[in-house]
Amino acid sequence: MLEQNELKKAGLKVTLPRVKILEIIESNPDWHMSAEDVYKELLNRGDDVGLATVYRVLTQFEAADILKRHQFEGGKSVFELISKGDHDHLVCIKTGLVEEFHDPVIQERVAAIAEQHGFDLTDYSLVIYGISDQAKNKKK
Amino acid sequence: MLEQNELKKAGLKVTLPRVKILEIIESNPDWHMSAEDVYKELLNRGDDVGLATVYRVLTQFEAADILKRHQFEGGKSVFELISKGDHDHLVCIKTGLVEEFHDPVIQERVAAIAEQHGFDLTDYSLVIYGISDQAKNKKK
DNA sequence: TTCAGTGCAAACGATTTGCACCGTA
DNA sequence: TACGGTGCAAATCGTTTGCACTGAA
Repeated sequence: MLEQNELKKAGLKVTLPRVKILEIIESNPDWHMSAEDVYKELLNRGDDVGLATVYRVLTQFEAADILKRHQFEGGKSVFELISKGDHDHLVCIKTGLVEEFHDPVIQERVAAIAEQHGFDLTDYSLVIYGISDQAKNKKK
Repeated sequence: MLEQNELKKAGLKVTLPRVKILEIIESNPDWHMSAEDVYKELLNRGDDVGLATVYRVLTQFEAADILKRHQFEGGKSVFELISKGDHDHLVCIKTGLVEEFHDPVIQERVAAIAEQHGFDLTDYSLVIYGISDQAKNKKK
């Protein structure tokens, strides 16, 4: 139900693939999923959706401001719900673990720097790379 | 001459392709070059180096801490000399213009956030996207 | 009914790799 | 001379696209 409203609001026809993909992403709010991840999840659920459609739908959702695309390192794009709100990311280079944080001081500095350089701020990307506690404990 | 020392210091045999590629990058300190850019520059100079070698050499330079790789948006990697020192980037989404800045406040916050989350800070990436003055003036 | 949406396979662009030859140390 | 380095072409990987078919409004 909820998905249908979101889709209509975005001017997207309510189709099975779109509803299913949105369901999957909304049911994994802590997981930054790639197109491949979503595709596999669909297969797991027995839903028959082509990989090309997953890519198309994710791109449409990004354009509709339902999802935000991130690159991190490693070539592949990952997506997360915009409704989760503003935040940046910490990525563990050993485990791939992704954590989120929100820092007003940084946001303020970013806005100030953009202005100083004569840029109309559109967006910014901040990713902190490091080795998480978990990864360190495993090593011992 | 200088290039030869840099290469030896990095444990890399001093070969023609490596010297030439390093020369090109050092002679364009304000240009964030892609593998393709370097390759074309080599062709312009009449040097016959394969694109595969450019990729291999750039990757080796990255591993040797001579270059830093950035992704920005658009899929392709660009490289710049590490010897230029610490800085982050502003990228104009209209023109592709790249400017650099250095902000101690942000660096301090990044370190603090990593620590709070139990991450050993390895690196971070901050890119501010916006529309530069130049792009705005063109539009008028 | 109609046209946007979809599945499939082929096309793509950036990057990597296998292999035989070449040039530094 | 020996072995790492190189050029070329083929292979990969994530992603996009052409086309005929399908299903939501």
